[in-house]
Amino acid sequence: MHISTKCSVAIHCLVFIHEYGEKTKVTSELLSRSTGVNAVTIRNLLSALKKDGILSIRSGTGGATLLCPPGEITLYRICKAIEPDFLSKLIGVHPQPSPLCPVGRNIHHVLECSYQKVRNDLCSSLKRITLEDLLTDYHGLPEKNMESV
Amino acid sequence: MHISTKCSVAIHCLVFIHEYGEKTKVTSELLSRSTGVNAVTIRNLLSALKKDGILSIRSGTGGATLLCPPGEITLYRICKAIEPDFLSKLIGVHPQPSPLCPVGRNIHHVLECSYQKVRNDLCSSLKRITLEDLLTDYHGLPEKNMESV
DNA sequence: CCTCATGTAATATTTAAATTTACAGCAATT
DNA sequence: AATTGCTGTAAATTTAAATATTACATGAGG
Repeated sequence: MHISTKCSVAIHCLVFIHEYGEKTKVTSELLSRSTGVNAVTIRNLLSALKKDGILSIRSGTGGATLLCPPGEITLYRICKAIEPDFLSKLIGVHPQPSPLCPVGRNIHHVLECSYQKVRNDLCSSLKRITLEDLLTDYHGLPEKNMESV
Repeated sequence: MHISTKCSVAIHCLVFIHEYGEKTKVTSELLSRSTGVNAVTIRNLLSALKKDGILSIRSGTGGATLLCPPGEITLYRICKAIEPDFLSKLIGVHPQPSPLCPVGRNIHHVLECSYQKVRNDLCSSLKRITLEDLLTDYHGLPEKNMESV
């Protein structure tokens, strides 16, 4: 299974934009420094979130703003926006079982039956958590003065 | 997120051993052909399952046998045996957020709060499915005559 | 029209996963 | 006790995926 770090980076960006997006012009360069992730990767990421309607980006001049109330932005939605088929990639399947063997012929189908249940459960789990929850956790922590980025 | 294909291969092996382990001497070489996965990888995999008490391997002479009733072998147990900290590796986190930025300083903690819930949910989900369920699905399928492997 | 951003393609680098090679150790068979 | 076929495991190589880099066209405000 595998959900990439992109999800974590996206959340980082969304929290940042929510907290500082009004006062500050949040550019990919700024987010790159805050996250420690390459600016091009940030742009691709924000671009995906934008396509899903989660945020808007002022192209040319720079800056990003949330378009949805944080309670409507679930982890599922974020993951889906970044990587549309992340759920099917969640659990890897060996690609070349032998077609001559009865187990080999049928294993993919057998695995899929159960894996589908796991995917559905994970899906529900990810839909239960929203950006709002994460912001609440964030606000509960001390030391949020910004020395720099 | 990421659960490796090893889990699928392990299940393939367990089904095979359950179905043919009595009649046939199931060697790593045989499982390698059936799965399409390298024999050394198979041995490492079976070795991990053995350490967890799921099966026994007749070293020297070859052959493997299940030690547990299939109903007690959950997907969780298999994943855990293969990769003990697969749950914490499930969702990747960007390794170098800026310590100068308030979001950067706190993001790991904030992510962990929510990710822990997701991990727990996935854990329950994986515990709900056993090898017995998979065997039932397998037996429901046609064409289980073994031409070869 | 100059400056600073975004959007995006192409290439290169890094990292992780799986395979290959190699060989020591074990157990049954002769 | 020597041979055979298999396991156990380490080390090196290969492959594949994720991420970063470079480069440049395009957009919008000063």
